[in-house]
Amino acid sequence: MTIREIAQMANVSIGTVDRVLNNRAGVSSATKAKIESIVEQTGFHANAYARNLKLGKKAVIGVMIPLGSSEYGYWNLVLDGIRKAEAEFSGFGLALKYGFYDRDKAGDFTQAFRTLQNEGCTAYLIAPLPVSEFPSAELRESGLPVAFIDSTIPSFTPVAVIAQNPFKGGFVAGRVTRLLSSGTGTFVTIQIHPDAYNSFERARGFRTYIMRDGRNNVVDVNVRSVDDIPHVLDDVFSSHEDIRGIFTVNCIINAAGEYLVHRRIKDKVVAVGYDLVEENRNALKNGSVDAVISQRPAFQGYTAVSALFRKVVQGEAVSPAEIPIDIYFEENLIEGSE
Amino acid sequence: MTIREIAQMANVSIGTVDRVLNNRAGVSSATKAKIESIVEQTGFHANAYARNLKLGKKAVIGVMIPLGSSEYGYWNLVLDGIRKAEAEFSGFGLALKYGFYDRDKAGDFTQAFRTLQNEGCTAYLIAPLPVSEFPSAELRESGLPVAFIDSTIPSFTPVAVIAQNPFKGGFVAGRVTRLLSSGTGTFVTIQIHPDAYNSFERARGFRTYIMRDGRNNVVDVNVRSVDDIPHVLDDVFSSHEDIRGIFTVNCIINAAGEYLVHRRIKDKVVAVGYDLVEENRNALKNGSVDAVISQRPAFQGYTAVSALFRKVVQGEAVSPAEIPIDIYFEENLIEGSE
DNA sequence: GAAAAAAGCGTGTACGTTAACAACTAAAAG
DNA sequence: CTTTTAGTTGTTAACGTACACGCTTTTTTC
Repeated sequence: MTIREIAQMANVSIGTVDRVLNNRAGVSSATKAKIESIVEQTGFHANAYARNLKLGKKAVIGVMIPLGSSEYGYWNLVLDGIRKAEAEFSGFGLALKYGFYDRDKAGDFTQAFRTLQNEGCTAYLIAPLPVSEFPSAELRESGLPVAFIDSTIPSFTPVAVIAQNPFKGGFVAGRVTRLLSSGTGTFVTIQIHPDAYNSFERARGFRTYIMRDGRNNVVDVNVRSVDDIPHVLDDVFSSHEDIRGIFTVNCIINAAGEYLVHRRIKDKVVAVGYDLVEENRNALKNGSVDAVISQRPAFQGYTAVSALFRKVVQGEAVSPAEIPIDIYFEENLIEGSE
Repeated sequence: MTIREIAQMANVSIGTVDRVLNNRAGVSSATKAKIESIVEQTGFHANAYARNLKLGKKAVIGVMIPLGSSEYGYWNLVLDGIRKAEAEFSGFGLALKYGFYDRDKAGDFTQAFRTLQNEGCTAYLIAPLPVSEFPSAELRESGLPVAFIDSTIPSFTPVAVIAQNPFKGGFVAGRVTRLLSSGTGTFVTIQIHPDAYNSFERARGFRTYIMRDGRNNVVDVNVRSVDDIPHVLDDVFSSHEDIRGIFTVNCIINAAGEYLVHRRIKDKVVAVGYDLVEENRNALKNGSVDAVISQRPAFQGYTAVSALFRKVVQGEAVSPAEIPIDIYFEENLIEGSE
């Protein structure tokens, strides 16, 4: 089926059919109804190749990703998904420009973003960043579509947010931790970006589950980097005798697991964390970590790019994607999964 | 970048560039090298819209899906994913033809498949069926690409298999069941298509996990339909006093959970099953089922169609997709997830 | 050394759609 | 009744690629 065939059936020219299909003015209501009924009957769908060839729309998506040292592993997984989408849709008019930054260095995001802005982007995909550095007003005025991955910015409405519900994730982590631990006692949360919305919400979800029957206790601690974990945990263990489990709101659980093994208390303390980076995969295999909550980082990256691409090039509406909460034990690890 | 621009840079015509790009003969090695280096440098990728418009390849995928009563819920989820892919790729030359059958009725598959064969399919997507009805030789001779979803046929090599590892799935189910249950004792597996490879392997995985420390026992039972569950379980409970958990290799766990609630022993017996159909979602919410292993049915359907489509229309190689094993408790249910 | 064959390269058309432009009709204005 | 205007509809040139066809130049053959 082509518009030429539709035109023949309706005894009109392809120009008229085109006007009807694209809702352009200048067609009598009788002709319009006739064409519409033929389209309906035949189930005609415009050839998307011809349409896009003619329209020739291009999308240049500026991707802002934190690749600071402590987050390298996780965001590389996201990047895998982004690159997969890039490979799939280049040739269909998609080009990606990248800006990398360290969200622990003040001004780093801003600088990388300025560079990216000279690349002629028609949309942006933005990962977590220091809230104060986000150029809300500027982006709003530009009118360019912006999608967030794994983050939100108060008072800014993006075209899409690709993220997992962090409270639910922490809640599930609490559930799994209690399943794996024996008896009641004290549970520890470890945060590394305590100001970040995700961190805070995950810890809150965990706390909510653990404390809901009133027989357990939760202690929250912060670390500045992975290296802090041993002495921070030394402190916690010396002031609490009944520690049953440790939950880290991001991927550093393997360091905590290693600590437990080293102190020879792994059999008494459950270790649950976030994000199936390589270190955590290994830690699950050797038993120093018991469970990891995952949020399908590559899937998030792929989904985000694919949603923005369709929005910009194909004008499709973007439906919000809530990312499922995956639970990994040693037994359901799959090579290549996250 | 277009082949016209490449041609200008190389001082040749677009015909010559085209010959190089498509590895056709009739180009001197000097010219070929020149063009290839320009393509390399500029990172040129042929416009996929123009290419596909010209080639005009169409794919008609015949989809064989069991919609027998007992499987209705699960395969409708798969169908959701298939329909999503259909919507996305119609317009890009994809058409789907459907054949529905009941795999418990002998000959039903064969009849539905014969009908489908008159629709001019250029590829087939085939779900589990009675092995004896599979026309191996005929499909092999036709040379048409065939993909399996959730199943395999011995001695037939398809272009793609979209499936979860059933042994690992059962193994994880065992892990979760033991986590949720207290003490040692007897665990029950319930199978409904015991001859099916998936059923058998899931039960084997479950058994392997449960029995690996030698302190537990596993009893395997078969049912012909959901309605059999009450009296089959009556039998099992009357002959075993120490039952700690029930595992169904497919979606009927909600019926077992209901039985346990009705007999007022739900607090003593854990119920774990497969596939997050609507009934199981509700059972998780009301506590009659404790955990469900999922295999992302819609994702499988989408992936299968998308892989076959790319194979047929775009000539891409299909990489095997192992489907992750998802674990759902009440706490990580998400509306719309599976 | 002329004829035949092969190699190398350019030209033009088609794929289905969009949108600018042209053309034609009927109603309104003078 | 002519002119203007608005309302419809038809025509056509792109978009970038693939491939059949034709032309020119070089190489082979007897």
